[in-house]
Amino acid sequence: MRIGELAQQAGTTTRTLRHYESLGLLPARRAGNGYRTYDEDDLRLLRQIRVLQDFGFGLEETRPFVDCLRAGHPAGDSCPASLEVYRRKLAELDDCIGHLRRVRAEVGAQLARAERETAALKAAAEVPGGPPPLCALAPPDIEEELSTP
Amino acid sequence: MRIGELAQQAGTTTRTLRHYESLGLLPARRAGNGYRTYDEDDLRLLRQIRVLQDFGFGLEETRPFVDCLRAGHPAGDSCPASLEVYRRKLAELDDCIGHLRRVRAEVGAQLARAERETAALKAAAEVPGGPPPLCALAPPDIEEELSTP
DNA sequence: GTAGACGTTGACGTGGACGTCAAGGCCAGG
DNA sequence: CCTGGCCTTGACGTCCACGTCAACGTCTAC
Repeated sequence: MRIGELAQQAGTTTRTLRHYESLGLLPARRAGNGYRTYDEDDLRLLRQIRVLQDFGFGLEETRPFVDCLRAGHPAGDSCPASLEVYRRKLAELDDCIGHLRRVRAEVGAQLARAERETAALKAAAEVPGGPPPLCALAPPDIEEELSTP
Repeated sequence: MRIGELAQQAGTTTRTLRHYESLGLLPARRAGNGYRTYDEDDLRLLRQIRVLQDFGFGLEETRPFVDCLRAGHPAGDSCPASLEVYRRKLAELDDCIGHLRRVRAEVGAQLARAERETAALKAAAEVPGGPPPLCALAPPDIEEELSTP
């Protein structure tokens, strides 16, 4: 199959495939006319790359998986190097999640504080002579409205 | 104060300050010789920016806070625009954390599966004639070791 | 033979927050 | 006067995974 078809099969673009080839990640055979030629194995490699990409792996991090598949192993993660990448990624994810949670807590606290202070300032500004009575004019009119239909 | 001193006070670099100025985020007065001149208020603005940066805010997201401070408000988050940025950031953080947690779970599951399969393959490869007996030779020697000191 | 759909290489653009030169001006101390 | 340390502007480099455009070759169908 040619580059366009492979791209379509994998839900990506030809530019991406050429990019992978430029990195030596997914080299292609060439037909007589210079066109890149791929087979089903390449599709599997590519799918492996895409799955890891969706997980947020960098392209270099997918290399052990690709190499593992090309070495004939049944899965990209059948090799120790791939497992190491998994573990490193888990650690990274934990760090990142922890960091974001701390930030989230801090930002949430700041928002709550700022909202309190804003409310306090508003109240102080709007009420130099005590709070205005609720429904200052409405109640006397209620009977009218209810009794005049 | 000049740019180098401000940078030092805020724990950043002169390049960063010039960058902020190029964005109109932290403009500077100029001395007669063309040198940038800052005061304590600028330091406060800069500290506000840095805090938000540490939270992962983009520079444009810090602008409402800076504008708010420059407008004379006591805090950068005393203005509605700043509160909106807080809220948007909280939503973003929640999305991001949720995403990362899902990815973490998936990667964790993949690692566990791959480790099981690797172990299974090893076992199958190493034991073509059944599992080796545990402590095949050790037990007979125990009495010797215990009785010969 | 020509239009159109594919393919090729090469090279620059994107976004974000700066880093890192380069070439030169300003000012204090010795 | 000269050195050294600060400052100036301008411009290119970084990282990453491609997007986008240009200019051109190849193959098929009409």
